[in-house]
Amino acid sequence: MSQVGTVVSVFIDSPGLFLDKPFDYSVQSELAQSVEVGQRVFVSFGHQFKSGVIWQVHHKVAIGEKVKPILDLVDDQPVLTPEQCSLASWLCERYACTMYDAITAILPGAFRVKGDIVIQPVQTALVPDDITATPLWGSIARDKPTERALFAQFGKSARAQVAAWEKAGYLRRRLIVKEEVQAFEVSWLVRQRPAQELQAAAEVRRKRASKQARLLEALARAEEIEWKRSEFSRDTVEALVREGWLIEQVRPKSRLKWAKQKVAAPPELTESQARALAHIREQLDAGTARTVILHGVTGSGKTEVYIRSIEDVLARGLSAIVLVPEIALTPQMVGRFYARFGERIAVLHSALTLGERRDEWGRILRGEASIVIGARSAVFAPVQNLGLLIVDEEHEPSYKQEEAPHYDARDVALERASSFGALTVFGSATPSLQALYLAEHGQARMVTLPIRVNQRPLPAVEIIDMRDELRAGNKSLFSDRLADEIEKTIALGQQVILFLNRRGFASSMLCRACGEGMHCPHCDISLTVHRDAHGMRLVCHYCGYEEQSPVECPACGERALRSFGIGTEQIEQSLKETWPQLRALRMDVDTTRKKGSLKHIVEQFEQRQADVLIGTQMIAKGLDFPHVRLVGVMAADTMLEVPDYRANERTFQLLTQVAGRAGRAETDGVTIIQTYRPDHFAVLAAARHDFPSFYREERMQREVFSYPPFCEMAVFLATHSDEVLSRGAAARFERELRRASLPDGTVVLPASPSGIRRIEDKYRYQVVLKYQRWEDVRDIVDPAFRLVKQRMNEYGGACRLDVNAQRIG
DNA sequence: AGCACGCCGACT
DNA sequence: GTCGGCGTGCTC
Repeated sequence: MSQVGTVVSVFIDSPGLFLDKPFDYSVQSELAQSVEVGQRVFVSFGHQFKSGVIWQVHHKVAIGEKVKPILDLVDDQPVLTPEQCSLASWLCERYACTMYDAITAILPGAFRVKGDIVIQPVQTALVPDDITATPLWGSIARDKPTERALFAQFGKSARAQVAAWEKAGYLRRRLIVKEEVQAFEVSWLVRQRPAQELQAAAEVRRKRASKQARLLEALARAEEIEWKRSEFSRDTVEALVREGWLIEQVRPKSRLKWAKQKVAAPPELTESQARALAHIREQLDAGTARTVILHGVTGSGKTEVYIRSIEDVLARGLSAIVLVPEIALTPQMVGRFYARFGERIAVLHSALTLGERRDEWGRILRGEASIVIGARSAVFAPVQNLGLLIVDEEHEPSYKQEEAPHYDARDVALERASSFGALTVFGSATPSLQALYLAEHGQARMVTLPIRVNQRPLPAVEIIDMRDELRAGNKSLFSDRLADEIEKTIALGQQVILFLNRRGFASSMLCRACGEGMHCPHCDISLTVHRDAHGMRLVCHYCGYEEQSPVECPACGERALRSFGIGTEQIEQSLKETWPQLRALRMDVDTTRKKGSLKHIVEQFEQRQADVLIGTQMIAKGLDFPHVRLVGVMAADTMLEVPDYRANERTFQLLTQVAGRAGRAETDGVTIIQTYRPDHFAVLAAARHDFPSFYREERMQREVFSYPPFCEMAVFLATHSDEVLSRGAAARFERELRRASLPDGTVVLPASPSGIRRIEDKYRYQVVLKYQRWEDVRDIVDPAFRLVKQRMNEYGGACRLDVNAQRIG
């Protein structure tokens, strides 16, 4: 016989494929009215206690025999909205991930809860003396320790003892649920009687109770004030509360501090901005999910169009999410939105502390912030009535998450837009082929901003053939033209940016006697040469391995080691040797690793404390330096050589962006591209600002070789320290796919070593699958993946599946 | 995953 | 005879 009551389905916070399903728990009748989908709970699970998220609530249903009761509700309000819960289900299907992966991606880590089990003696129990004499019991009676602490001290054997004593009724185990980060709350004092009465009461008290008088006056002026403990003591407040003048209210607040900023007046729109905005308004009016591609050349004022669109959306009582690449989340960029919208914006990015992130999440959930600005994961923000999603720099690869659940924020944006009937705007100076493909197929509308706000033309771009330089006897890193322009720019009192997409001093070190290269002992990759005060170091960019560069070749003993391939450090050195008077800054991963150093470099350059900024792709994104006249691309070839089907697209995008850094204000800019392949179409098109011809050529190549957007790819990757097992797992996955009947036009490429066959002593084998529609192959691929993954986990290896992969490892 | 249960070797 | 090794199986 079973009882009738409330049952909740819960997803347990635990990875592992076997737990990727909901478990049912009963709810005590006193809690039955409080449980809601999206709330966190604590439950007993197996022999452990675990947190989880309520996925479904069933009232008045039969409670099965095995069903245990929930132990505790962590929140009184859900932390996930119903829409976010269905978004999690969508993520599971779209990216073949577990619900645990999906929830972890959506809910910030700041919402982790942990349960501590405290062991307490039962006071009324008669415990035998031989037990009370043991050190274990002594510790329990004295310290009331957590189970964790007890087992740490007395070892695992204490576990069985504690279990036995609990059974005998000598002690009790109690669960204390603790959140890793608490919501931040402040008290407000709220006026309860008319202002005049408070003013009058203040007069009476002025002499004898001046503190009370001051508080009454403050509340006569304002309906409510935040209670700063330094200003008014507890006694003062409580006395007035007792008399009914005011009440105290505890409210959540964000600990994120804003730099005070003036609210800016909106600038006048240019004609093309106004036209673009009109198009967006038209789409907003449609009220159904729409997509707009906003193609604006660098400096055309896309941000202002975003801001105006957001104003429109807010006026309709809806909210907006703005995604930007992490690197662009500079104080300047956020400041611009803050200046227009004030505290209606919430910011989510990696530099926030856990507490700040949690508070911002709360402000969004409560509807206090209706504009969210953030990096990739902000696409999951708990916005309730979404009207607009903006993905700025839509072509950026950082919108794809490389770890499970391997989601693409652009896909997620479209999915959320469709459930809210919202508008998605993909903005870029160099839209991705994917975006253009959407427009071509009528799934998106193309809106163009063809002219820069300052009316200046795009910078003139010159291509320098470095082979000619060598023939003419110039062996330096700087072509004659670039050297001339550097000198000219400095003479004009302006600044130079030198771009090279490779950090370090040199990309490899070889022995010229025997031809042996220096390789990482843990990875199948050559070591990158770095140079610092201690001399040459060899560094692995994949695992972090480092060694001092040897003097003699370890293979043949000759003193013939030489570095090949230039990096940013070498540019810096060469620049200093050629023009010792120039002040140069270098901006790459190595110089910006410390918190705040990126900002510091940007500010130094902005304030013209340096003449030249040398940098990797980091300098190409979202940074605006008004005094830069010259941009030099040191070697366009480094980007073309990357073995990636999107190398051309990346090259075109980076060249276009970096060229756009020149001549933003005072003077016409100059961009010089040095290359050994001056006739490559991506280089030529970027130099001519000829977007259509690049797109035509690249589109054709993708179609011929069957690459996205003409298909989608899923990449399976197995890793194991044993090469045989790694290869075996990939082969097994391949076999599973071949055995099934995949739709026509689906291609399974043979299992093969990944681009880098070994990283951190783990061998990597992959299987690439090309298909038309994921939903047509999912039911074959997903079970095959789970099968192989589970097997591989048992052997101590790992497997991952990247659905809609943006690159092949 | 993480824990308990269960069935075999080296010890007081 | 017992302590503890890690194979196997389950978690509402």
